[in-house]
Amino acid sequence: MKYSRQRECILNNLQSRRDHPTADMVYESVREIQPNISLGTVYRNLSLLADNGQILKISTGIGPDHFDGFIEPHNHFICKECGIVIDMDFIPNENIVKKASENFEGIIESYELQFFGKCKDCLKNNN
Amino acid sequence: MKYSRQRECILNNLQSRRDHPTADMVYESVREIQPNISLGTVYRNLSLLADNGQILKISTGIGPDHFDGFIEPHNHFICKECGIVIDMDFIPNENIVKKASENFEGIIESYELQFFGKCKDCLKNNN
DNA sequence: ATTATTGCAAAAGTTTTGCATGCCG
DNA sequence: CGGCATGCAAAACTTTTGCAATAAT
Repeated sequence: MKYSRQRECILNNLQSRRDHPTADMVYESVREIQPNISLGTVYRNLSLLADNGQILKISTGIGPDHFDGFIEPHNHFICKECGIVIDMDFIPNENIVKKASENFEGIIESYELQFFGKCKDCLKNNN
Repeated sequence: MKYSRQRECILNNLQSRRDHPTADMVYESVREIQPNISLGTVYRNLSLLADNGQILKISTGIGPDHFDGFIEPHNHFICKECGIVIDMDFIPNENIVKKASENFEGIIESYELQFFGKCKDCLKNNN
């Protein structure tokens, strides 16, 4: 893979923040440094970086995909009301991939654990 | 919620199969019984049924959402190559929701555990 | 009679893609 | 120079929505 200024900038952006931006949010952010970058390029590079394992793609089922530059093992909470993605520090004790692989014909490379419910802010706003 | 012939037919369809069809696949299937049903109605009812907890909505990150009429606790494998969704009988021993809730401000209502990798068929085709 | 639900079609929203141009090695 | 990456814009795809008509209670 050939170096590109744009890709580096996108990766830097994701690694320097701890929220979980959508492609469009990354685009708006990176545009402050590379004003001519296009949304298509952002999508292309987010795909490449996710395929490489340098970032995570998070499909929440609520609106567009989110992305995460923090790739140490962790899980996510997704608010069903506002769609925000929040890091969870809880990690299962069991070796989940190993156990799940036991009766499975195919190769399990990774897993994702997502929690759903209502976030602190939405709970507050409902009262 | 008022009864509707269309909604009943959609739910019946999902409960009588053990694959994980997309909205469009449900539409094609239900159309054999209700030829005049529209895709919009299928989407509307899949949403309603998922909000009710009568079916599951599965967002895989590969193409459109899938739906599942089998709602007993279980998890899913998703093939990164072909996107197929496969039931996994493995279920974690721990009370995951309880443990994850311990240090979390907000309400966790459910969780979803997804495995990613390559399915049997795609492994075969790669050789 | 009242209100939820439908079919249809258009719109919205997200993501991908074709192509000429530019940049990296 | 050769080929991957880009910017732009159009297209593809999935999902939602407005509205008049229909069906359920």
